[in-house]
Amino acid sequence: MEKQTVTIYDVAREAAVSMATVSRVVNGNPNVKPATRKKVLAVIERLDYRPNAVARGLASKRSTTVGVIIPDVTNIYFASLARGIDDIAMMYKYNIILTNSDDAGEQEVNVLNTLMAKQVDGVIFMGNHIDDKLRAEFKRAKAPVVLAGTVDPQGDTPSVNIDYAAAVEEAVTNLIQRGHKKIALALGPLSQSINAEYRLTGYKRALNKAKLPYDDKLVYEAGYSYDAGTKLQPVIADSGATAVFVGDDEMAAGIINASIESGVSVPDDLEVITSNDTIVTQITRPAITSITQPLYDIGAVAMRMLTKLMNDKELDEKTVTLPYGIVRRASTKPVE
Amino acid sequence: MEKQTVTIYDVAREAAVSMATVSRVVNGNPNVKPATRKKVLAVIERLDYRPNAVARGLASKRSTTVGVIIPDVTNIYFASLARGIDDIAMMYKYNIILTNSDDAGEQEVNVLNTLMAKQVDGVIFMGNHIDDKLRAEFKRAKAPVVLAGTVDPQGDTPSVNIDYAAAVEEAVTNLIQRGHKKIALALGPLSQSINAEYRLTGYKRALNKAKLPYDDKLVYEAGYSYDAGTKLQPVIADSGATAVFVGDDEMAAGIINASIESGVSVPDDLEVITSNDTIVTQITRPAITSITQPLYDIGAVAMRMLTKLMNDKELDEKTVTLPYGIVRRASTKPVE
DNA sequence: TATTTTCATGAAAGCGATTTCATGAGCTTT
DNA sequence: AAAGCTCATGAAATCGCTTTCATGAAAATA
Repeated sequence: MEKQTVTIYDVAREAAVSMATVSRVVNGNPNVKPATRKKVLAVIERLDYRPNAVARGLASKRSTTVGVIIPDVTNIYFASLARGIDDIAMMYKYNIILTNSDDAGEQEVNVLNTLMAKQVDGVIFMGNHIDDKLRAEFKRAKAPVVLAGTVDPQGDTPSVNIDYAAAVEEAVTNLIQRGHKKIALALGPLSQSINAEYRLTGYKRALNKAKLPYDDKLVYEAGYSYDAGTKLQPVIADSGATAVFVGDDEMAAGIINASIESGVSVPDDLEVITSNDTIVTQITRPAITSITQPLYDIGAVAMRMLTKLMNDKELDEKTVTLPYGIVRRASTKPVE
Repeated sequence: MEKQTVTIYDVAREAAVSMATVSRVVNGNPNVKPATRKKVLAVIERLDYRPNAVARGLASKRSTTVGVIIPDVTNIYFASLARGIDDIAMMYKYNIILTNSDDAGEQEVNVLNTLMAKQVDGVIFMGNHIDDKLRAEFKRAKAPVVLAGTVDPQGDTPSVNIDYAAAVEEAVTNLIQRGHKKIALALGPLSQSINAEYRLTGYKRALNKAKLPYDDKLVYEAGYSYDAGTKLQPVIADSGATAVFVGDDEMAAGIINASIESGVSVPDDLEVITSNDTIVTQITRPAITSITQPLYDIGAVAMRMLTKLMNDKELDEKTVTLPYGIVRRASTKPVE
């Protein structure tokens, strides 16, 4: 009862040509007489022949599939990148093998290895941190890897990002200009370089420029979630900070809602700026001022770069930095 | 400069056994003498051999890959299902080829076909509507298909869902019990059976039971987005409705924010209940009363069913209906 | 017209595994 | 000790395609 599959051999026989010719027709090779092409196409149509991509992959050593490693699909930030990746991949006829890594190093290595076993032609990696082990795997991989929305201070893996440090610096400077002296910084784990080496750096640079003292008691490490935000809020309130820069939109939403519920007015008592400009920033009241990032494009550009690498072309630039912006919403006061 | 790959043949030679034996070792076939197994494993380790999944797929006719068709990864509702799918898939050593369909029929058919060409062992389909063409493709596919969070009133494709009609009926009854006479219904496109045949049915049943008249002017068709909600709000306000059931959380958030900004109090002037209990329902103020669904589990159960089908096992039940609930938040008044 | 090129095509060798079948060695069983 | 089994193993076919190379025919050149 197994459904019969039509192979290239069947087509060749019916069309009275060789398999090679059928293969040429299927792959759009120009070296086929138009009459022959027509004949073959007719048979393909009649038999409803569909080339087997696995066999093709084995023979050609190209799977037209790329692996995408994502911390968690349900995270809007990364999902938005993934959408950009998939659209461009589809445009270039690639499929996406998507796997969640939960940002866990060991899992990331595993996943990368199974992707390589599946003979993906390339990999796009998203994550908050890259450790030595992972970096070594990237090197060892025989398929090219591109980082999307993901920094690696050490490695030389091609990547697409915004200038996180500069963005945070600008946002914090923005707060300083409105007179804030005690500005809290609410981040994800400091073990991740995106936090420890980029956001924190931008924060320090802004303070420095304004000759404000850096106080590590104002730097908070929490999770990337709404609940983490609500739990963190009282701590921030106690610190005496009058403004906070937050590394994740859901966390920022948690901070805002908890503030208001505990009688802390936003933006009057606490100004809030967040990082990712996801839909969450528009839903809260007050809506949240945010760094804006071209999320979709980060993914799209990363995939474009990957297609070049997969075709052994040179990259114009290995590290692409896309522009960011800052959009003011009601969680900060207008500039004076 | 192409990196050398180690094949099963290399391992066989180095270990002085046949390829068949190596294959047995790799696949955990018990018919191998322990000493031989050890010897082979040592060589595998030494050469860092990784089986080529493509070759394996061709020979065994199983790719250990399943296709997942999703309207849009950036939609939290579907992304949550996808997360459940991926976790279970990983547990069973399957990989996921994920593709966005934008809910577009033609695209869905295309995607399904390329998935079949890639020899996926099964497919999980998510979408808001299934038309005849798609249904026909499901039949034609030689790999099993399971629907997740997706209804097909006609087909007999295995599926995992909640009882949408009953859930809506309960939610609306809930509103009726608090005295509402004019209850609006804000849905996505009525061309989709989830709306036209399930949610609408539940709504009508509730009215019917309470002997309230059905007025199709109170049924609104919009998009699944925050902006669609803000645009719809004035229309709902004009209708004189004192409560609304909404088919999408972001839309509900838009309605709530727009209401409040235009001086309509929620829940005093307008009570709101929504459908998916995503994080959005907790972020708005007031937070939104919602139908609760085991999103992750819908995906997980669908994937579990698919693994059974892929191993030619019988399904206990073809249509799985998971329990739903209703969680009251501040967008509705307490029951009297 | 003779010679060289170009073009369209087919034969056949892989690609790297799995899997069937045959075989012989070592054990049981009578 | 003969016959029958079980178990571990290898040889070789196979999966469905791509790709190289050879070949003859047609077109271009001399």
